[in-house]
Amino acid sequence: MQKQEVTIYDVAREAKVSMATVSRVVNGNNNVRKETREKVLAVIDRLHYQPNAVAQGLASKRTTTVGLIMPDLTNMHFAELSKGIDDIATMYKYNILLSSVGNTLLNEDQVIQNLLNKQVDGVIYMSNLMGEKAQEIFERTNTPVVLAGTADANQDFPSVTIDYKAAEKEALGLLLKNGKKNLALVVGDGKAYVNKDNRFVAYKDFMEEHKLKNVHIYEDARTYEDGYNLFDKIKTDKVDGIIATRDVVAAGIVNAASAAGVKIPEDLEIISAASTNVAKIVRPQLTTVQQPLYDIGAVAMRMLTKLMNDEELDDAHVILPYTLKKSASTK
Amino acid sequence: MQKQEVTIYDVAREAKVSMATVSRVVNGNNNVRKETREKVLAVIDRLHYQPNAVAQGLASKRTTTVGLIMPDLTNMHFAELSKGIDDIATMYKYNILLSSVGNTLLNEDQVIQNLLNKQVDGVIYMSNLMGEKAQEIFERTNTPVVLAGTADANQDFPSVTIDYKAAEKEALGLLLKNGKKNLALVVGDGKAYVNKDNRFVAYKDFMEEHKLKNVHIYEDARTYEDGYNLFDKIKTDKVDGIIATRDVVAAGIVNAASAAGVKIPEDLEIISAASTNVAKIVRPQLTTVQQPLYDIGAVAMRMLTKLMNDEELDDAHVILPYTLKKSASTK
DNA sequence: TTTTTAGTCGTAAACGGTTGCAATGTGTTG
DNA sequence: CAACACATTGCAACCGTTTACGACTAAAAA
Repeated sequence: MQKQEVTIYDVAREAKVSMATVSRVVNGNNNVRKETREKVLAVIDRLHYQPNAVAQGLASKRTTTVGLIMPDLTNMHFAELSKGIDDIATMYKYNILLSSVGNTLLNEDQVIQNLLNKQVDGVIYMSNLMGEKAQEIFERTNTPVVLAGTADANQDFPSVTIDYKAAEKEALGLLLKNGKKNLALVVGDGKAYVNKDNRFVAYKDFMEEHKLKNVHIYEDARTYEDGYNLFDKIKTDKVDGIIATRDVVAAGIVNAASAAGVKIPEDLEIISAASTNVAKIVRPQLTTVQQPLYDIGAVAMRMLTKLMNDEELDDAHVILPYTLKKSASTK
Repeated sequence: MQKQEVTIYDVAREAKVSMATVSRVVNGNNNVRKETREKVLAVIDRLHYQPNAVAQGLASKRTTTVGLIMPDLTNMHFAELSKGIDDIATMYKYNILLSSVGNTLLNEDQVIQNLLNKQVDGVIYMSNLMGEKAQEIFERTNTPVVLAGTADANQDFPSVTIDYKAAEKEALGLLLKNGKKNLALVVGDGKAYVNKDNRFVAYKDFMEEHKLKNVHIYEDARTYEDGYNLFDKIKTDKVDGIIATRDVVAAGIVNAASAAGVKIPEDLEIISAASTNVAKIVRPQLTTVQQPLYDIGAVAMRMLTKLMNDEELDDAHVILPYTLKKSASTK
């Protein structure tokens, strides 16, 4: 990058005013006489002046940028969340600085530190599981953080979620009501907060409560292929009811079952705990827990704007409603 | 944001050296005696010093940030591209500043200008169609720009694409070879460069060449529902071979056709010009043009790193290979 | 007329770094 | 022992803004 073509100083000189006045005009400060303002604006226009946001950031200590920490861009779940975040961020004139940490969380802390070093005004965190170091960093900084679609065990940070346990139990209840007794849980990352501290708990509670003994939890099912390949084991285990956390995985199971001649929903019922358009593309269509992903993102970002503005939050742990949408993969 | 806790100045004082030396240590400059370096590092560690990237950016005129301009986060096509970009960016220690311009391109130019004001070191542009103002802005700045998965009509900017025309013709050829004569094109944005200057051209060429007269171009089909609803018209028009640019749209058509009792591929063949995992989830599975989306993104980003480093590009217009992957939606 | 007041504007000091250049010291060479 | 090269360090200018503070002016109040 070469030396900036035209600076506030050039504008000041051309307009025969001080930099301070130009700065005021640029920032819409109204302590400027109308004629002066117009004179300055004319020069700005003529010179194609554009303020250097980095210098503004240094001087004002605000970058109008928020950091977004997500595992994977190509996972529709996070993409939908991001869209909600992005729309609200745009509305409030913030830019988004992206950091994908992969599913591994490898050097997550460095990524976060890097983001903070760039002086983001706030952070939205939507990875599944916050590592210890990451948590330390967040606690040390005074940059506000909001969790979207996840939470930390201690509720130390503001968050936006749905009631994962209730959703899980409602879904299991539907399977049970339909006469299925050999119920299984298929998840991606077993250590993720939502799974470990919510779905697993709800599942085990439910099984105990209804005196069902055949517990089946399948972990590390992340992709369509994973789901497809998992079907063999599911069949061997004589599972007849499944909750899968990702709908691509559910789709894989459905297609594998169909290929094997297993009838859905007669012999096997499946509910997806997340819903993207995959759920309506696969045949039979999936019964899903509809999470308001876009809204989760939007609300989280809105909360962050308040925090960045030093406003109080009415409620630091927002829980949005979900719906169980019945379709052809259950009776 | 309050005043930064610990600055380079604090470190310098504690370590009894000048800021310049601390700066050298932080930046890995090796003109520093080993003992001095260690002394400084110890202080950095003790004080939890972290450099302020905004100040660094102002002083060094490099932000190690690249701007990414995309239409829609939730479109898998762009998500895949982004992933390639992100991985390479991470490898070269760049952060990504996101700007989604929506499908409308509404005030695209402001979005771009905003990105440039933030002093990004480079820009990856992957929107479908570059507006006039946007082009002006890119031409005025000396921030390098690379187009990923799109191009401008004049080839003014470096780009990474596939040979869209060839792909289109090969796909049409397959349909024709399979005995289909009433061929249609289903696209999202008819004004997008890839469609307007490539697919439409290739389609019309092909039709003329083979003396096929029933030209059918359906525009504005962007979603699964659009595809599903489009089927009526397709049926009325007696179309028997379709190329759809998005596979969610193709999936919609397939499902609507199946629901209407139309046999695929006997009565209707469909090829998707883009391939995400939707193509293998829908039944029958889609024959697709496999675009190396991840690679397009990765190569584009790699090119950008060269440009940001003032290196020459071997080839400013990279064309990557595609493959036509046959599956059950064609014979 | 004199004093307040409010509205405009400029001065200059930050913000937290980078970097060219000069200064210093140390070892090497003739 | 003088001269020189080189490694190490500090000095200070600079990057392009924001903003506290004070100066100035003109109108309003006394």
